[in-house]
Order: sequence, then C-alpha cells, then structure tokens
Amino acid sequence: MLLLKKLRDHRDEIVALHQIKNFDSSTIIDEILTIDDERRKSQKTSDDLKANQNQLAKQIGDLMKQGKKAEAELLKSEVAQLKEQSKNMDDEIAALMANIDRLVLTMPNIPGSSVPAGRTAQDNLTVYKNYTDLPVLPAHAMPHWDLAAKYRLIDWELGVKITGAGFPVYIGKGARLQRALINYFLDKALAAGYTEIQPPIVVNEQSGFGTGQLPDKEGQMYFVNEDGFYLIPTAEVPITNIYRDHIFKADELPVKMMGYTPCFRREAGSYGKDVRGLNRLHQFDKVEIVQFQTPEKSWETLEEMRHYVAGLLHELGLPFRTLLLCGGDMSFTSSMTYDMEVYAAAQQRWLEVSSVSNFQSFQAIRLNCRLKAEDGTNYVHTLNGSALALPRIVASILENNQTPDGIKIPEVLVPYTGFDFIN
RNA sequence: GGAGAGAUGCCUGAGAGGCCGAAAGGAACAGUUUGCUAAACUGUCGUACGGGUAACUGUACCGCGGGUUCGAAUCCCGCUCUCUCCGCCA
Repeated sequence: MLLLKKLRDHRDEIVALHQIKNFDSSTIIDEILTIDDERRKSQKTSDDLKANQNQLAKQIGDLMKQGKKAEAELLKSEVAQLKEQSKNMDDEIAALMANIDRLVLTMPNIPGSSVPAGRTAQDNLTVYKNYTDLPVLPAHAMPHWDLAAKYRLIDWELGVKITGAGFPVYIGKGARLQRALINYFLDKALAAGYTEIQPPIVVNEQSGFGTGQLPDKEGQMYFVNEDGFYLIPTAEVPITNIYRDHIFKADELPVKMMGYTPCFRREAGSYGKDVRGLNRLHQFDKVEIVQFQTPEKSWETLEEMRHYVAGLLHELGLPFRTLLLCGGDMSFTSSMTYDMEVYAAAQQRWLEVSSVSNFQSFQAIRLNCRLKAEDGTNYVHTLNGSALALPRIVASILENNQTPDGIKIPEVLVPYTGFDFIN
C-alpha cells in the first residue's frame, strides 16, 4: 500500500515509475487526491463542530453546577444541532475514506530505479549465471518424475489417493533427501545470522492482508471456512506478521528471521507440463528468509540476500541463473525482485527456486510496522526470499546428477542425508 | 464443548460520568552529580488525521462496533480475543 502523503508529494515521479510496471496510475492518483482534498475540508468542518460541542458541554456542566437550569437547556438544544451536523459530516468522511482506501489498494508498489522496463518474462535481465555451457544429458536420461518413481523416492499415485494431485508422498531416501535439504538450509541461514522461527502455518485474515496476499490473491490460498483461517502460501506471511502493529527503534534493525514451513497453494488455472512432477505442487516445503530493515539500507540488504541465496545454489552445484525481473513480471507488492532459476537438464527447463524481493514500505504500511526516528515515525522496509523452495531443487538434483547407475547426492548434503548415492 | 473472569500507554497497574490522553511505579532516553561500574537527582517519555510559515493549535483513539448522555476509559448492548476451572485430547 502506498502512502497518501507520498502520492501527493511525488505524484509525477510515481506515475513515471509505475509505467515501468505497465501500470497507468495518473488518473487514479488524481482521483484519490481530489477525494482527499474533499476529505480534508470535511474533516476541518467536522473537527470545528466537535470542538464547539466540547466547549458547550463544559459550559453546560458549569451552568448545571450553578443551578442555572434554563440556560443549560438552551445550550443543550444547540449541542444537539451541532451533533447532528458533525455526524453527517463524519458519515461523509467515512465514505470518502473508504473510497480512497479502495483506490489506493489497487495501486501496485513503485519499482526501484534499476528495475528494467518490460512486459513479460522475456524481458527479465539475466544478471548472473554460474555456468558457461548448460549440461547436456544423454538421450536415455529421464525426467525427475520418472527417476523418482524408478528409485521409489516419490509415490505420485499414493498422493492422489490420500489427498489429490499435487500432494506427492515422499518415501525412504526421497523423504530423507527432503529432510536433509531442510536442515541444510536452516543451518546455513542460522550461520548467516537469521533467527529461526517456527510459525503457525494457518493465519487469520489480517495477516493475509498485511503481507499483501489479501484481498487480491484470495483464490490462491486454501481457506478453512469454519475458523476463517488461510493455509499459508509461504512462511513470509506468518513471519512478517510477527511485527504487525509494531514500532521499531532504529538500533533494533535489521531483524533477520527465517523458518521452514510447508507451503500450500491452490494454483488454480495451472496445467500441462508446468505441473508435471515436482514442477508445481499444492503442498511443498520451503525455508524462507525475512528481514526488516531501515529505509536507507534496504537496497543493500536486497543484494546481500540474493547473494546469500546464490551461495546456496553454488554449494549444491546446480546450474543456475539470477534474473532481475522486469517491471511487468514483478509481483504487485514488490519494488524489486531477483529470481533464481535452476536448470533441470532432462526437461531442459528453467525452474524458479527462489524469489528475493524488496518491498520497501509497501508491506510495512499494510502491516502498520513503523520505525521510530528523530523526526517522527516512519515505515520500515521489509524484504524476503526463498532460501530455498525444495521441490524444484530436488527435481534439478535428480535430473542433473543422474548416472546410468543412480543419482549422486551433492557433497554438502551428504552429512545431512547419510548417503551419497541413490540407486 | 460447558462455566466464570478480564482486555487501559513500551511493561506493571490505578481510574467507577465532567477536573482524564489518562495517577503511580518500572523500563528507555537526555542532563547533573560521583574516581570507574553502579546509585541518586532533574527533565523527556503514545499514535493518527487536520489547521498554521512558525510558535502553536483542533479532533479522534483506554480490545472492536453500536447505544444512552449536554458530556463516556467509566453506564448499556453486540462482537472478538485472552485467562482460569471442568470435559476431551497429542
């Protein structure tokens, strides 16, 4: 959510930056500002009326004490009138504000100055890659879903039986590989200074709103009707909401938190080879890193976080690239996003395994999470990133590390898996 | 699931129709003092939205939403949440 004051003070700048996101905000901002002018006028009127009422109420009190009943009654009727007027005014103000809120909520975050313009994923900028030539597998190489079945790592049909498509059952070394990855990611994040969190994996509506999943992405989350809870699509939601309605002191920042959770996504409308195997699931595991940072340092922190994630992929020895998303491919809430994609050599596809974003104050405003500064209160900046999402990592390991005899486990994981080969 | 109690500022906690944006203590911050640590003393110590170049000033907020009243943190109604006891239970 963007701040009204910012819209007023930097109107043209914001309109220009929104162009990069292919969003035309000029008319919306003007409409908002017009409504807000009206709101301010109405508020002045209402405030004055109320000030008047307050004063009269005091006078009435004094008159009553002095026993001047008649005079008091006279003032009472005057107050009644004022009250009616201010009440009408307040209704008007409420309507105006609701209108403003509704409009403000339709505006996406403002992209950072280095975000490239563009419409689709084609326009994303590859800012880093860790390979010179992509691996080429022999003709008999298998995609991960076949490998997973062959070595009994994942039972797809069983998942369908228990729940439905997109809920695979990991078995034996498949399950142990998952657990190894989780522990490896957690240990690395811990060493990088993040505090480990085990949050609830269902959240209330306010939390969903705070991080920006609600209201727009309502249909993407599983909903527990009876209690009004949402299953989290990412640990970002509960972890970021830890500091909803909180005011930080500057020396408390940055706050670095991380956690492992299962994630649930309805993925309505997905189909085809996008959803084959582990490529896209309804339930998957992820370790997420989250930071709260001062506005001055958030860009620096974004770089730090994406380098951290890249480091993990390096250690796993998977071919990957880092993309700087163009305006059109960025999420509604993000100000700048790096995506990390690993290569799955059998499918010959790139799979997104991490998305690292700086939200600036966009989430913080919704969260009402602020920073106490010398010159008043300000909003903090929030950032987060996957570090990492498991299924596609597993897919990439299986496909890239396959040999005729089995699958080689990346060296860094061996202490966690307890085995170095799957056959 | 049943019964009861409660929700006040960063925390503890008073406040029971006007003198309350709210006592007191603690924490925090600034200053004074003391040889350091510490202590003592003094001061500061909520947020939002308006008006004003500014000094300053208006309004709202005591869980949330209504109501009564000239006037509500205080009375009434509804909701939410928390705690305690009972039941069930990993």
